[in-house]
Formats: sequence, C-alpha cells, structure tokens
Amino acid sequence: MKVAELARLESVSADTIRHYVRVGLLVPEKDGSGYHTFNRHDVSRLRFILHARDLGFTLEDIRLILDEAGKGKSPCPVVRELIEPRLCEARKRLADMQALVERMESAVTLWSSLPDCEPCGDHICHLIEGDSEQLFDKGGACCE
Amino acid sequence: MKVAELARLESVSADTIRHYVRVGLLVPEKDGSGYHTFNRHDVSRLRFILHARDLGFTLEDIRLILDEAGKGKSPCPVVRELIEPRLCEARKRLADMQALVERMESAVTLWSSLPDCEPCGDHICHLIEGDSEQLFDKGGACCE
DNA sequence: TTAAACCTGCGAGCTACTCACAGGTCAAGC
DNA sequence: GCTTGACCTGTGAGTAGCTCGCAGGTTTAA
Repeated sequence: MKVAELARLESVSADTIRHYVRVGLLVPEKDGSGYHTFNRHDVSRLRFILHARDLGFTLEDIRLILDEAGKGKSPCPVVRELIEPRLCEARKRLADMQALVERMESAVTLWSSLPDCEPCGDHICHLIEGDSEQLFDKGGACCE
Repeated sequence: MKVAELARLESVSADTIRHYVRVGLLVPEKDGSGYHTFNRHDVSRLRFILHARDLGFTLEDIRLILDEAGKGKSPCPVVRELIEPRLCEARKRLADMQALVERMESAVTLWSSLPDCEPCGDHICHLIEGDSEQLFDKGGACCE
C-alpha cells in the first residue's frame, strides 16, 4: 500500500502520513522505486497515532508511548502520566480561548455603535486603541 | 530607547520586540553602534500592535491595518472587516478545545477503572486504542 | 509511443515567537 | 589606562504539526 491509498483508508492527508514518516513515527519499507510501502502493521500503527493525537497527545508523546510498547513494556503508565500535563495545558488554552472570544465579541458589539475615525498623530485606530480599554479592564465600566 | 528598555516598559519580551522589528511591524532607527533605537512614535505603535494582538488579530492583519493608517486613510473599515473571520476561527477553535478537553476528561475517568495492559501483536495500548472508541463514537456501544 | 493523469519524496514555508550565540557596550575598580 | 564583569545586541536557527510547491517518476489509455 502506498501513501495515497493509506491516506484515503484512514481519512487523513497524504502529507500528514509523509510527515509521520519523516519524523520517524511510521517506518514503512521502500519498494524498488523508492516509494514507501505500508503493511498491515503500519496501518494499525497509524490508527493508533491518530487516536492518540485526538486525545491531545503531542507527536513526541506518541513517540514515547510507541517506544515503550516497542520495548515490550506496557505503555499504560506512560500514557497515564503524560495525559495529566496535556490536560492542564488544554484547560489553560480553553480558558484563554474563551476569554479571547469574549473580548472579540465585546469589541464587535461596542464597535457597532462607533463611527470610523481618521488617524492623526500617534493615534492609529480608536476602535483598537482607545475604547478597547473597556474590553481589557474587567474592573467595570469606567466612564459610563 | 533600546530594545530592553522598551520591553520592560510594555511588559513584553525583548525577543518579541525584535521579532516585530524583523517582520517589519516596527521600524526603529539605528544608532551608531547598529543598535535599534525606539522613539515615542515607535512606543505607541508597539502599544497598538499589542492591543490588536490581544483582540485576536494576526500580525499580518496588524500589518494591513497599520499600512492603511499609514496611507492616511481610516483603518476602521479594514478592522471591522478583518475581525469577522478571526472571530469565526476563534469560535471554531474554542469549540474544538472544548471537545478535546471533554474527550480527555472522559478518558482519564474511564482509565482510572482500567488496569494496565501488555502490548501484543498489532495491539499497542488498550487505553488509547480499544476503549477510546467509547470516547469518539457517540452512537453508543456497538458490540456489547 | 506518446500523452495525460496521477503519484512520489523532499525542501521550504506557515504562526508567533523563543533560544543560542558570538560579539559589542559600559560602568566600576585598580 | 586597563581590565573585569554584567548586561545588552542582532542574527540564525529551532519550535509543532502540518501544508504547499516542485521536479520528476509511474501508470494507464489511445
């Protein structure tokens, strides 16, 4: 099986698979023409990688897990250990994204009642510059 | 004012400022020693960049906005136009993050009641491989 | 035996920094 | 005047996880 076929089979891009090959997560053989050929074992390995990725593991994490299993050991302890910091990071990023979306929505709402401005001096755009202070300072309305 | 002083003043890293210089968002003069020197105008420009960044604009967006203002035009229409797709993307990423965190939390909960496994054949780790199907397929149990 | 369609691996590029590094600047001390 | 050391500089390269571009190879139909 070549890259494109595997990609179709697992619903990922051929580039993604090539990337995994490049970083050593997948190690397919090469046929006479220098093309990568994937066997049954490679397919389940890819499937594993995609599952792990969708659980928030980094490719480096996945490499560690695969290494552990490759040594014949149980990878479960590593898996349990690695997901903790990933979960913390994910929660942090989620909170950041939530705050960002709220800031953006407040901005859009606020701006809808503001006219366009002309730049003058060091002033560039009052939408972003001046009034956005209301969006950042959570201390309540300052001038209304 | 040199890089480090400006960095302290605006509470960003010197590397961040150097990055903005490198990509052309900041265009400070050079003194006799080849060091960048920032004037009052550069400071307010940086402040603007940071505000815009915190509203979810990309550096490329910010460049467009600054270009528009630099031509003497009002950047507001561009700003209003650019924030729409950014807000959509941010909402999308927020939803993705929310789903990811939920998957991770479900996984951790589920795994706490599962024992460690040994790898055998194409099977690598049942935590990620087998049981995680419950986390992905919302359609209910398929074979139990 | 071409022609066209499809596929390949590999290099480079993407965002927004961050780090490493060789070397420059400058005040304090002798 | 000279040296030591702290601090600072710009530039090149590296980060994650792909994604794109490209020159060229393979395969299939006419």
